[in-house]
Amino acid sequence: MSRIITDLKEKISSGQSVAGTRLPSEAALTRTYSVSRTVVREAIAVLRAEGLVEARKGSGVFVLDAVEPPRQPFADLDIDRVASAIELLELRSAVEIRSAGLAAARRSALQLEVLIGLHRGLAKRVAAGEPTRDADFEFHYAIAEATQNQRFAEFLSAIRPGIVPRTVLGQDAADPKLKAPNPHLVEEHEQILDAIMDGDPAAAEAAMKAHLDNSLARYRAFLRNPEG
Amino acid sequence: MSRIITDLKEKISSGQSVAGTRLPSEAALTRTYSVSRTVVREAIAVLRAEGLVEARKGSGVFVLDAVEPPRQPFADLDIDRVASAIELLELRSAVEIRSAGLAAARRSALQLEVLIGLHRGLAKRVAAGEPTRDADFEFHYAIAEATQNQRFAEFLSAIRPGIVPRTVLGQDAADPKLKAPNPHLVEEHEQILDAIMDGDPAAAEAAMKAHLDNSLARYRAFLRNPEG
DNA sequence: GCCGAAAATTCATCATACGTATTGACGCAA
DNA sequence: TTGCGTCAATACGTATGATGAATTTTCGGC
Repeated sequence: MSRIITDLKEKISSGQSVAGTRLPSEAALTRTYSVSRTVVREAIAVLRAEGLVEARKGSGVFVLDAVEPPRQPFADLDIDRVASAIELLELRSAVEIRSAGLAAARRSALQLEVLIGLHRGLAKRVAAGEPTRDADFEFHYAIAEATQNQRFAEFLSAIRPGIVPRTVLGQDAADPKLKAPNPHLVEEHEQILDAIMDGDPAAAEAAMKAHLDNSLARYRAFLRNPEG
Repeated sequence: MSRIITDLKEKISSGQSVAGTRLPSEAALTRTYSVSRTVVREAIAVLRAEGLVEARKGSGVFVLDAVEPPRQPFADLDIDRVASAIELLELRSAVEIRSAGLAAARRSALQLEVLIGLHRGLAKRVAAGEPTRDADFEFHYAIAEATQNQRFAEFLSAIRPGIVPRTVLGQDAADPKLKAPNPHLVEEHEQILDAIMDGDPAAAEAAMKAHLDNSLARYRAFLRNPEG
């Protein structure tokens, strides 16, 4: 069944069937795929539900113009391509540096407590030699939340797939060199946190810039010398 | 047919059927909706294709955990809410200021020409009293492209719906006061363009900051005194 | 109470049939 | 030749019955 759906979709998206084209009739599909009409109809029902085709009774099934679904931004990142990671980091820096500054100026007492808690948790993980990617992200996310502008947090959520790679079942294709934790992670976060505690936007921005520039430098070093 | 699909979807999403719940059997659905098995099966085929349910032969059709489809970021903006526009502008500033700086440092000769052309076009529109929203966006977009980092342009594309409101057929709900063009638009763009031409990142960032701060100020003024 | 076989249930697919809408061909008249 | 009406062929929508395969339930024997 899924074979038929896949096949028909392929024919549609590959442009073999432009908008307005008529699909083969149910009877014809029955013959070409050697299945019953039930199966053919269920396959077409799926295509219809997805808005790919339109069935006109007595006439046939017709391909509709593909309404380009709004593409998920930042979803095409090839996390294994270092250049791609650098691109995203550059964009992220722009946002996060401002984010740190705004957080220093606006954070609530409660948000400050959350940040401190997250920072301690991350320090513990580092000390224990556990993975830090998620905890790291949470710290940055909490800073974005402390800006009191939800768009900053929303931005981080949107690019998260490009920051925190989904480990593929059993094997992670990312280069282990790149996964080595930043040795100064805790100190750098500490300086950001201190500046936010002090309510010093300039210092917070500087600390965040230093933190992200450090990552950028590590990526670039890897690009220059992948074996190093 | 669509009635059954809608109904079943509603039952699933409304939480009446949590993950693991069994849907009524085909025979039962046939009775409750007074349709044939054909129709019921086609409806279920659609739900299956959408990953909402899983059919186990001999056992039944079971609801799956709803895999939260990745929400389109920045798509929930209520452009008529000034506070929402301010939020987005604040985020956008962080990106665009850096964007201007990078563009000044990296723009190619061709990109510079494009920028100059777009700027002239915008100036003409202003002189002619024509709408400038799209041309304005294009100028900013071209700057993002001149960073040589596609993520900056991608970011602008993603938030565009929140910047350039789609005028609803016949009537635009946005307040006319907010739609009044920035009286210094051309001059401000000119300063940004000059800095990019000069290859002066600091000046470009300052000019972009001034430009966006101006918008921000106008929004805030409107918030304080909507009638002004 | 436990176990295993039989029965009932349920989805997957096939085949046939009827209704309705559309299309195209044919024939007839102007 | 052109235009029009009728009718048959085609195609989708739905209904129904039957078979197969996998699972669940029931129930009898121990």
